[in-house]
Amino acid sequence: MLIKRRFEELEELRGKGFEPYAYSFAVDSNSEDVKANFIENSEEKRTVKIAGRIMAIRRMGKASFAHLQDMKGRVQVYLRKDDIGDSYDAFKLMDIGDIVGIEGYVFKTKTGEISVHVTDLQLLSKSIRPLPVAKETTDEHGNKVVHDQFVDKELRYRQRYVDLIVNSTIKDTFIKRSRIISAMRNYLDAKGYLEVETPILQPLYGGASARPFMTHHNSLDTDLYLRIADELYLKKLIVGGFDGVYEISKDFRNEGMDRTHNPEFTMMELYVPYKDYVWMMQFVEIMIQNICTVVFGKIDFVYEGKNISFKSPWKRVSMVDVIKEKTGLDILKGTNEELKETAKKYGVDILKAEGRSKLIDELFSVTVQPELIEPSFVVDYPLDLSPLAKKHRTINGLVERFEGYVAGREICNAFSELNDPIDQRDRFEGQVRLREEGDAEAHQIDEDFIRALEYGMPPTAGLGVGIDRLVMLLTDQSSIRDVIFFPQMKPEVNQ
RNA sequence: GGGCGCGUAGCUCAGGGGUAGAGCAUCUGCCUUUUAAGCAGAGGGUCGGUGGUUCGAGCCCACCCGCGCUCACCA
Repeated sequence: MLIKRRFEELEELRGKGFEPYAYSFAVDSNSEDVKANFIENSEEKRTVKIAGRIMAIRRMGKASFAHLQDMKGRVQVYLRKDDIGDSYDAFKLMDIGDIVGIEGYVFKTKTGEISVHVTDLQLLSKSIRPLPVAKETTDEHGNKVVHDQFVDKELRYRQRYVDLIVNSTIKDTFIKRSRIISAMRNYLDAKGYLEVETPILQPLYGGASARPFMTHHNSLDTDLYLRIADELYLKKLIVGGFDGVYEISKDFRNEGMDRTHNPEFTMMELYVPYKDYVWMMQFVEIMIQNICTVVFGKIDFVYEGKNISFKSPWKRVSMVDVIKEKTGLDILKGTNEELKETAKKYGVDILKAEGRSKLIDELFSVTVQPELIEPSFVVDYPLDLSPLAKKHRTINGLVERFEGYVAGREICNAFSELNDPIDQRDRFEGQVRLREEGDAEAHQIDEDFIRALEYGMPPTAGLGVGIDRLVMLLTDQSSIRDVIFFPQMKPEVNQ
């Protein structure tokens, strides 16, 4: 088939003395630079060496045009038999997808496209699989129209390398992702917080409510878990005396997958001693604004057609108030019966949401959360949903916790960290009871963490930011799979 | 895990019981400023898989595999 044909071409090229897999090529320019630095009607011809993948070929006998694609985009090149001789015959054996290096001078064609007139052509890598190339045209309004674009989601995710070659716009999202993380890291570093690494393989998992992945260490003959959060280890480092630590890394949760959940996902967790959640709210607001400005040069965005501005101040509402406002129910004073009634009224499945706090959480998700479009902090959560957060300093039954919401989605979660070892043990024991009642996501008791708290942990503010979701928000992507290079898929059975 | 939808050439898609189709890509010939280059010709398919119904199955039925959307769960 097609691949076989390409093998033949490859051997033919080798026969002609063209090594199809070169060792290097001294690039001194790129597609963007060639076009940006072209001087109209210049006496002097500018010579450049560029390398890239052939994405289109238009052959006209003894001369051809082709488009080369590099990291910066595409540029047209012009090849003539008169100029390159034998290389032109070799070029006839080259295909869309081949990677070549060229030397030539920059000129403008009759139709006005800045191009490179090739004086030397080298094959750098022969492609033996046909690329699903789309063609682009411009309609009467000057809009770019792509014909037969490579759109099969399964193929795009499984063969992301192909997706990246042929769908040039997606590359941009991933570049943005990388820059968002860099900007965050730079910001945290500038504040003097130390980036650290803690174990991914853990004998106990903790720091969140989730089911873990399990693995086994052979020489220790021990079951280990892939972490579901970094939290407990990072707080142990705060006990150790660091002035603020953070970690940007993968967490793993063995749960359902959908457009906002991938089994492995990237989280940033930050812990700052001597601060509380009020301080952290301010911090998050400014950090996000900073990232937006550095990466995008703006703080106003559109997500799924909705306008979102990260301008200060973000709305701050307490969970109690916002639920009361929406449903008329005071979750602190209302009886269990009233709560159940209200929940039912708003369509909460009260059989699934067992326990008062879970019911409140569910009621919140259904009634309030979808309406939190502009950046908002929801403050003060029911105590038993948050076994690692400090009790509220004035309101009984709540903890000092906030979540940031944008476009109806949670983007961060933070609390004044619980540093009372006796209270922490009580809370863990509450989780054990939940586990005994069948809650597979309840926390395990981490004795070493309690021991660390017993040595004394300063009052600390902690924060977790879901990086993938932040990237989705800022790049207007509706599926987490479109901000992760290689989203989790079932294994291919055979090729 | 449930519901809905999809799977046909390398890619994008038609075809819904009676000889497997189109455009792009590929191959051959012509063509030294083209740009979805053009002109003339050609090749290319286990129609996701396995069974079944039928004289006959991409097409109808069952099961399986994969993907998407969605619900449940979660960040």
